[in-house]
Order: sequence, then C-alpha cells, then structure tokens
Amino acid sequence: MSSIREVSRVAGVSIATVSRALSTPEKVSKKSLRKVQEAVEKVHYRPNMMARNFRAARSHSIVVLVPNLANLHFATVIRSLEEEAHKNGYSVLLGDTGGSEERDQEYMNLVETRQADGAIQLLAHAKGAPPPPDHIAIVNACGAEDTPYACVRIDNAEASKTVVDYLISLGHRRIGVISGLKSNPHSIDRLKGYTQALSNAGIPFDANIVVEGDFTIASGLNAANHFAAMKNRPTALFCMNDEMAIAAIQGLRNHDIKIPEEMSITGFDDIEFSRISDPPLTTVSQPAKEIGKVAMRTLLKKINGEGIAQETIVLPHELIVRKSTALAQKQKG
Amino acid sequence: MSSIREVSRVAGVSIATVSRALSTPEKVSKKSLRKVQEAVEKVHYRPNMMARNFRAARSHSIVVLVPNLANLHFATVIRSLEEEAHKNGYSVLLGDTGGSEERDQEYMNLVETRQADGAIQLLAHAKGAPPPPDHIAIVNACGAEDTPYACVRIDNAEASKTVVDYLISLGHRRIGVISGLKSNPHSIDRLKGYTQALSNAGIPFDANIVVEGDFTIASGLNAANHFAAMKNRPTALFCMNDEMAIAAIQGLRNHDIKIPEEMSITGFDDIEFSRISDPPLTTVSQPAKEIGKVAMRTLLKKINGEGIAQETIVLPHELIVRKSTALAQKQKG
DNA sequence: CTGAAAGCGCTTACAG
DNA sequence: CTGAAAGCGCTTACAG
Repeated sequence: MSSIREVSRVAGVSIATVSRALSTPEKVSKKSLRKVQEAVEKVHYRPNMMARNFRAARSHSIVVLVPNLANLHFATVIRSLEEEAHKNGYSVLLGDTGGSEERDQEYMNLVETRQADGAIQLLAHAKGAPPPPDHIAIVNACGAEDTPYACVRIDNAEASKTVVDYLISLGHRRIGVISGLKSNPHSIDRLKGYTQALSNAGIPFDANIVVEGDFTIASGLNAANHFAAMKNRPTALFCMNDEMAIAAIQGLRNHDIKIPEEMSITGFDDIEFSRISDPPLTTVSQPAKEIGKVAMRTLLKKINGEGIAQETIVLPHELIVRKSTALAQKQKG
Repeated sequence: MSSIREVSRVAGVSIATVSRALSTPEKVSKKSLRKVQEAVEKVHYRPNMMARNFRAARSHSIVVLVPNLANLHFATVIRSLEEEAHKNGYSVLLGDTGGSEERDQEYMNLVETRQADGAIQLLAHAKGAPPPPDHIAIVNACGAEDTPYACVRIDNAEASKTVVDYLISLGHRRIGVISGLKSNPHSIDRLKGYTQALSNAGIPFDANIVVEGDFTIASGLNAANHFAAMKNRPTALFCMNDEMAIAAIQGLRNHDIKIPEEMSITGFDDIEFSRISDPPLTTVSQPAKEIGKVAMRTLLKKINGEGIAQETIVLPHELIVRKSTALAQKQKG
C-alpha cells in the first residue's frame, strides 16, 4: 500500500531520489541511500510493479497458449518455458485453449492489449494460416512444417518416418495408424513421414487402417476397440503420441491381443509414462525441455528487438526402442 | 500503439468522451458514440490494459503456485482453475516452484508487488506455518489439515483410511507404503489415515515398510526395487499417488512379482492413466476439476471483499476399485 | 451529454 | 548529487 511518496516523506528526500536509490543506487549519495533504505524498511515499501511496467510499456509477461495442459509433453515444455522466462524476469500467463479457436483469439488479445509482451503457441497452425501481425512477438514451440511463425520444433515427418522404418525393418507390412485430428498440422506432418516410409518400402497406403484420434487416452482406447474388431488387423500400430499408444496397448489387451507378440505398438513424444507402461513403449523422443528453453529465448530476443538467426529451429529427435515392438509374426493370410 | 488520445483526435471529441463511449456507452450521445466507434476502427485502437489495470489498482491476474506442473492431478486442477479465472476476466500466472521454498517466495512476491491480485497454492504448507498476511488474498487448493490458509481439499486422512480399510478387508495385514516426502503435509495426513486403519484392525505399525518417495515415477520405481529386495515383503502397497503406484507396478513386475496375485497396489488421485495401467489401478479419486473451480471462486470472492462462508471446504473423495488389488494369498510364513 | 483537470505510482530528462 | 516537473494511458468526479 505504501508508495514511493511515503518513503520519500519518511526519508526526507524527494521521490526522484527514492526512485534512484531503488533502481540506480550508484547515482545517489551514501547518506541518501541509507535514509531511503531505512524508510523502505520502516514503511514496508514494495514497488508497485503495475505502475513500473505501465511506465516502461513492458508487462514482463508472456502468454503461453496450449491446447491441453494435461498433455505431458506440453506440460514438460511449459515447465521449461516458464523456467527460462523466470530467469529473465518474465512471468508466464497460462492460456489453455482446449483446442478452441475462439479461446486462442481471446488469449492473443492479451498481447494486443499489452497485458503480455509476446506469445508462445504450443499448437501448430494450419498451413494456410496468415502470418501474425508484425507488431506481435510470437513463436511457435512444437510447430509444424511451413508455419508462417518463428518456430522451434523437431522434424515431425522425419521422426515419424524413422519409427515406421523401424517397424518395417521388423518385417511389418500392414501398419495401422492412430492419428491426431486429421486437420491438426502435427497429424499431417507425421502422416507424411508414415506414407513416405511406406512408399519407400513399396507398401501401398490403406486409408482403412488410419484411424483418427485426438491425442487423448480416451481416443486411443476407442481406436484400439476399432482395430480389435477388424478382420484383417494390422500387425503394428504407429500412434501419433504416447498417451494414445499406451491407451491402445491396454485397449488391445482388453481384447486379449498380446503386445508385442500379436501387435507392435509405437508412440511419439517419450513422456515419462512410456518407460513404465507394460510393455514399455517404443517411441520417438522429443527434446521437450530444450524446445521450451529455445522457444522462450527466441521469443525474448524478438521482444528485445535482437535479430534472430533462423526463423525455424529444428531440434533432434531420437528413436527409443523398448519392448512394445517385435518382429512381425511369420503368419500368412 | 494508438491511444485513446488519437481516437479522440480523429473522432473530434474529448478523451473523456472516448473513455465513456468505451466503458459506459449509455452515458454518451448516439452521435458521439458513432464517431468514437468509427475512429476506433480507423486507428485500430486497442485499449492498453496495463494502464487500465494500473489505474484500477487491479492486475486481474492470479498466480498459481504448483510444485510440479507435470503432475497430472495438479495439471487437471490448474486447467479448471484457469477456466474459472478466465470466465471472470482473470488471467493466471503460472508459478512452477519445483518444490523450492525460494521460488515459492519469489512468486508470492508477484502479489506483494501487485502483479497479481491473489494466489492459489497447490502445495500444502507445513503445519506450523504462519498464516499469510491479511492484505494478501490466497487460497490453498489441495491443502492439508490445519493449514492456516483458506483451503479447498478432500479429507486426505479419511480417504487414505478408506483405501487401507479396503486392503485390510481383502485380508492384507502387512501393508507397505510408498509415501511422498515425509515432511510433505499431504504425506502426513495420508499416513495418519493409514495408521488409523491399521490400529483399528489391530495391526502393528512397522516403519520398515514405509518408504519415502516424492510423488514422481522415478521414486515409485526406486521404492519398488526396495520392496522387491525385501525378505519379508508386504502383500499390499498403499501408494500416496497414482504416478508412484503405476511405477511400482511396473517396477515390481521387473522383478517378476505378479500384480495383484502376489501384491496388491493402490494409488491416490485417479489420474487418467490409472484406467489404462496394467492392471488398472485401484485408487481413490479426488474431484480435481471441482477443487480447481471452487478454489478459484473462493479466491475471487476474497479479492472482491465478499465474505466466504467457510474457510475450509472439504470435497468428497471416492474409492475406485479396479484390478490392481486382490484377496491376500493364504500363504503363511 | 460534454470537456478540462486531477490523479493512479512510477522514472527520467532537465536544471541547478 | 538533488528536486521539480512532465508524462506513460487511462478513468472519473466536477462543473457546465
């Protein structure tokens, strides 16, 4: 409650001197400094950051847009994002959009109305999306190919191809997919890697074994039921994230389908649960922490008007082979 | 960039009229209103919320302190918290403390320096902790008993007792524990329920089978190894959250211990993964969304100076019986 | 219904 | 080194 004015009164100096004592103590005499410090103590002065930020025209906040905070990959990226922000004196405003375009807009308004200095989006934009207005600092963490935004991501297509190549190397030829929403740019990029791997191996694409999920456990379970009921079932499943993959394992097991003996399953992200699923999940890891750190640094640079070397930064992924995949059975017909 | 001043210039009215047209249009003539609206369009005016908030002495932000965003129970509470905040025109500032006292302090400073109007803590305070200063609006979601803060929570002791009672009803007499950090108030409350259930059943407490974890998957795995190596192993394990329980299941299985045949396992929270662990986890559910919603509402009331009916709100828990628990084997010695 | 003015809490040229 | 003053963008009594 007490302002700089009260401090000045108690210290017997002007508010200008108080301000200087607080922010640039070297510009103030020892004596004034001491008087101010004592007064600050006495009146329990705490600076009003709203005033400070307002005057500096810097909110020192970043809004982070995420479709689903309860997705462990995103949660991990955000932790790292937040840590990096904190180190640089910034706070993060959480914007869980639940996948809604409208919410996304509302949160972007925070930066338009200067409640935030910039934004980081953890969702990928549709390919045709218009680039953000110039006055808005924004970076896309976990983005997709061809996004018109500055972007920090892995090569989703390549990563997917790596996993599917691995399945093919195990002898699988009929490889199903549990994808995210088909309109989701991540789904599109990852499907691209899948079809590439297939075509390289001369395996025809079969749309019937690509089932749409939405990156949630529930959708993985649904998809599993669908595959279980299929007559000509795939021998392997490429799942576009770990949540759906782990759900699929359990969903399939509910139908007495053995993993990996009867079906190999792969995930995407390498969340911690993948280590302790049964069987442990073969997946491709994303450097979630690194993505968060680099994305925040990139955004902060943008905000501070420092040039950014590259608009798109692609970080390495890694195939993690565990026990949910096995050689295709030599069963015929 | 354009301020209310530019709008006033373009519209040919005073800034007071512009301000009124924007916030209380009924106090302005139709003609002025139209002129202002046109000018707003023309100069792409967006209000500067930093100025607005500063003047109103309301940041319209809430800081949410959480020890670990990547904990699924917390993530779920936060989503709900945030949704409720959003509905009321508030934003949430994320404060992931990683369990550090220091970080906690730093984030609480946001409210002291008026970058936030209040705080919600998802961690429980130590019993002896001093109550928060009066001028700070704060509520504890997921708190512990006897916290000196306004608090929305389940009855942790009772919920724990319910689970352990259930294990006892299955014939288990040697029931191990994987706890959180022993200093953590949740651990304390939950251990209380455990010992109560034991003593009600006339089972002596054995400190050797209470192993300390920290609510993470890694610590669950460690604890599992510890139990696996034990000569006189418990027949059941009460784990203080689901992450540790699911990790324990897998950790134990790595030692060829069958769940639930050789050991029953229970969790706490009922995160979504509990449905798809193998076997699905018997646990006690917390109404995470409800906790978040009620906590935010309570805080907002506090901020607006509306009286709060009760300082502590206890929400119901529920025992969820799945397949990770079974009758104790009639094995002797 | 309207405008001129004060003021929210700070910082920073400017003059001394 | 110090203080008086202006100003950041808004809102709101106050007078008309």
